Amino acid sequence: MDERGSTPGVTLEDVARRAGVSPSTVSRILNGTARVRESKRRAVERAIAELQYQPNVIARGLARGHTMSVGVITPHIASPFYNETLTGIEDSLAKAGYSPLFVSGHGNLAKEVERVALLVARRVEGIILLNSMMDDEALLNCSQRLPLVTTGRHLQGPRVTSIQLNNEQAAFEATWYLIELGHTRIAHIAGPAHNIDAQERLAGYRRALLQAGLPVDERLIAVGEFHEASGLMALNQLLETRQSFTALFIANDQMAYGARLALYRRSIRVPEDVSLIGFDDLPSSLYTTPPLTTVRQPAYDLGHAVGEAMLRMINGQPVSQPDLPLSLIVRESTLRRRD
Amino acid sequence: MDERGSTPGVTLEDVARRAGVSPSTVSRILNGTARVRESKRRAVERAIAELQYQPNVIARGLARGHTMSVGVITPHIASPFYNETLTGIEDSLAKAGYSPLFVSGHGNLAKEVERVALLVARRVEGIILLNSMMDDEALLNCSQRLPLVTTGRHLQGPRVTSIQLNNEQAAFEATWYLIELGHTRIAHIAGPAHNIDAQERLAGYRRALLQAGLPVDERLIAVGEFHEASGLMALNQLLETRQSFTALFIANDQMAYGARLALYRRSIRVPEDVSLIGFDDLPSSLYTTPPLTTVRQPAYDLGHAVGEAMLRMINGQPVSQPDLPLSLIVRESTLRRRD
DNA sequence: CTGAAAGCGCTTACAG
DNA sequence: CTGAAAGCGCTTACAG
Repeated sequence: MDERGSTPGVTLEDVARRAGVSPSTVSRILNGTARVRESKRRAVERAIAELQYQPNVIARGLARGHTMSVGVITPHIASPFYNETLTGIEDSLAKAGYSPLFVSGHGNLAKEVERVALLVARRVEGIILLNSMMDDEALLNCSQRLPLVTTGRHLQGPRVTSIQLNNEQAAFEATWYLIELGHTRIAHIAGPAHNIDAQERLAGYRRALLQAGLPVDERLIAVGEFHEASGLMALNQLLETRQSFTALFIANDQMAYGARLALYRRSIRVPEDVSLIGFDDLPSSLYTTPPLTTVRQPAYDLGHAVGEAMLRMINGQPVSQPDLPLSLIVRESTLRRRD
Repeated sequence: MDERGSTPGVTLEDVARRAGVSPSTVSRILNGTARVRESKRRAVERAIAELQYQPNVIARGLARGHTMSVGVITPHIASPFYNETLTGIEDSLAKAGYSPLFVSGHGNLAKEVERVALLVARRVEGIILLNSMMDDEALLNCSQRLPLVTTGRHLQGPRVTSIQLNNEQAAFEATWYLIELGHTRIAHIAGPAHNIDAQERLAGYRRALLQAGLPVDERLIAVGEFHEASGLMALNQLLETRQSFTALFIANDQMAYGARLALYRRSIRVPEDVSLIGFDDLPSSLYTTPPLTTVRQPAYDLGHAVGEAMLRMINGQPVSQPDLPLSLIVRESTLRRRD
């Protein structure tokens, strides 16, 4: 194996000279865009090997008019959830020779707008926005010059498509599972009100209660910000209302961690005293004490679908919604109600 | 605010024509590379605004001979630890107008070598390798054509520098803290033997015991793979040796999570029965039950230093080792020994 | 099948 | 101060 990689500095012209052909011919061989006499092909291939030539993707992009790159804006490059998705995007794009340009929006509108500009300056061929902070109108505007794929919202247009999972149904099933376990007082820690995923999960929670003929008690619903600290605070808040509950459906795992710690602080046992269900199935949820029952998001597959959608848009092909099932992973934070 | 960003398709020539000057002049104004008559400057600036012109970074890169991008290879783009570091890299690079190209090495040599080639094809001006799988020789080879900055190893050369934290000292301090708490039987779960960080942490653990006059019992040292599952297995293994211990220093937080679960399964209480110290201070370590005492790595600052080092190398300036202190964060998984 | 030439969108000596 | 020209490393009609 040769880890030395290729030699920058060697150009297509060097190859042409060495092989005794014109640059055009080398280019054609490289791209398989026309048949070339076998002897020349061999000479060129040898020259390429000897010189360790590797085409300059940048120059090729300029000449061809496309950069073979797509921008990906993440809310927080540091978030544990999105990374799986990023890997999925990277893999699907790679198959078509495209590279993702990952930049972080830092969960901040101004920053995000600035990043879009940066990506445009780099002439990406499309932009993927994971749970963008921009409103629909701004996104629609963006899509006029660049194909867009987004997650976490419902937006369809000629040059924009949203890949969305069925959060509502998954939340319904999670809540329903608690109901089946005999729980009737089920609290919910929701995500931020403006967040679509949060809204859908809340809706699924409500539908399950309704369908089971249970009352929806608004005092049992607290709102967090999708991070641990807010889960902890939301739980404390719930406890302060003095409304009893024996189970909790929490809109994401990070908040569930916070809630779990709040319970630990008050010596409320999980799952004996209260059952817990999260959402996301982060890698560490398998190792919380007790391991967390949660809804698994197909994060990698989502990324893959997003990448595929982008590729199709770039090529002007129609894109359809993929079917990406969410599934309840039952572990040890839930228990049949007993009293 | 205008979220529409700029208009691709508008070229510098369009601006020149509209402003009634030559492209050269527009370029000079854009780059501040020469003084231009005030009236022309104003005309050009107006044209730029009206056309919403944004320079094509790619074309500029081709012309200037540099791409303003540096490649960053991460072991696992999905790892919770590296993301902070990536943000630091991104920020420091951004200040100089550089963009990082993040790619995942997938913790796999062949993949990593492939990624290096991809980055070279994109003509990055340097490559940052976070805990690379390549051996020193391969890295040295790489550095012959591209400046390299690495972490997690000791490597210095004309075009390669390693930014390394003092893991040994931090591990020493963590272990020493346990000793101060009165623990004498302290077990260790080490990282993979080939990993330099792991070696250093093990060395620090050993030095603390030695310095305290405590015996180093090899049966109290288990080896994991830096992920949760291996921490769980390592702890089980430790238990099977039937060597008693009242405290554990674990080479990273993820393994500490696994170990903590193993203890939970056997109803061994933390910290009453055994104290636990991890390494990394992942965001979720503040929310484990109990919150984990651990060594904080300045992950963001490390990334920042790495980015700075790369910039200096690109500019041919000398780079010096930054002073990045690790610190023990005492939380609730450690307790004075009592028996 | 294959070469010479023009062009992608910039920058930068080179001459005024 | 400023324009015309050449060049960065490729690709791709255009003519053989």
